[in-house]
Amino acid sequence: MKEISNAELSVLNILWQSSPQSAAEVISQLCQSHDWHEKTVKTLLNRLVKKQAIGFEKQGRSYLYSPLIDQNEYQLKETESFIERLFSGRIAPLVAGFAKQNKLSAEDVAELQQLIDTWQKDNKS
Amino acid sequence: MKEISNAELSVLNILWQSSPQSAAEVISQLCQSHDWHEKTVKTLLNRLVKKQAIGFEKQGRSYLYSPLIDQNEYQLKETESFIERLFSGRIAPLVAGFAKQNKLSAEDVAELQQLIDTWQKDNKS
DNA sequence: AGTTTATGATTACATTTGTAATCTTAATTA
DNA sequence: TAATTAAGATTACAAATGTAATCATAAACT
Repeated sequence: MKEISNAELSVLNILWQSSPQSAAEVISQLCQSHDWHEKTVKTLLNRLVKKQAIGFEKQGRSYLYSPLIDQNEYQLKETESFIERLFSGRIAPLVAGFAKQNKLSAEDVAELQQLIDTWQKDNKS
Repeated sequence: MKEISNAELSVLNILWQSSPQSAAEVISQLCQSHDWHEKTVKTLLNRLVKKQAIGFEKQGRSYLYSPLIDQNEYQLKETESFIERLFSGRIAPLVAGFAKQNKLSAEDVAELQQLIDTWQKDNKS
């Protein structure tokens, strides 16, 4: 799978939220968040199709697009490579930096605690 | 500050580990980890200088390079943007995915627990 | 039926990036 | 001193990326 660029990822995110969607639907959402021209979004849709990251079924004259790659898989792969590049593969320093800047919400903390508890249950010897 | 590319980041990482370093030193490290030509590394050093991400002082005939940007700042900025792009700004799902794949070490978990404890102490009302 | 319009396909074009090779020049060596 | 070498500077060049504009065509409207 070819790399997915940042701009392309925005499109993919829209389709992960809900699919299938027509180009028009994707466009209407993206032209608000980002300040993109309709043609730009179409280019991105095309490139994603070429990269086999999304697919489509014809719906009359237009297409309905859907993701072909799994969001969780993609997230995991990218996260690993990100953490490798910036933090030598260790995740705690990432969270630490985040925490230091008060970017952690109570909800985040609760979820993290939950994860840790589960991990400990599974890993107790 | 212009964006720093992946290849450039590898060079920066070397200099964050230890600085200042001569081009030769940087090259010798990078030509092992990555399979890069000497010239490639020089190009990257040059681009980083142009982007004002690193600086140098002349040391006789050659240069000694040092980072000009702070690693923690850079990590935080990139992490925020990464989490925004892939996880809509929430960090817990990132860690969750990581945990699910057994990418968490006992040390990671201990550090995360420590972070949480600190957070809770600071945030108890 | 002829014209406008909306859609996808193709083309465009500057910038960035990966990956070097060549040029210049000062230092070192024969 | 002439030739070689090693450093940095400049140039190269294809692929990816951001950001559209133009083209082709089928559908809808007049």
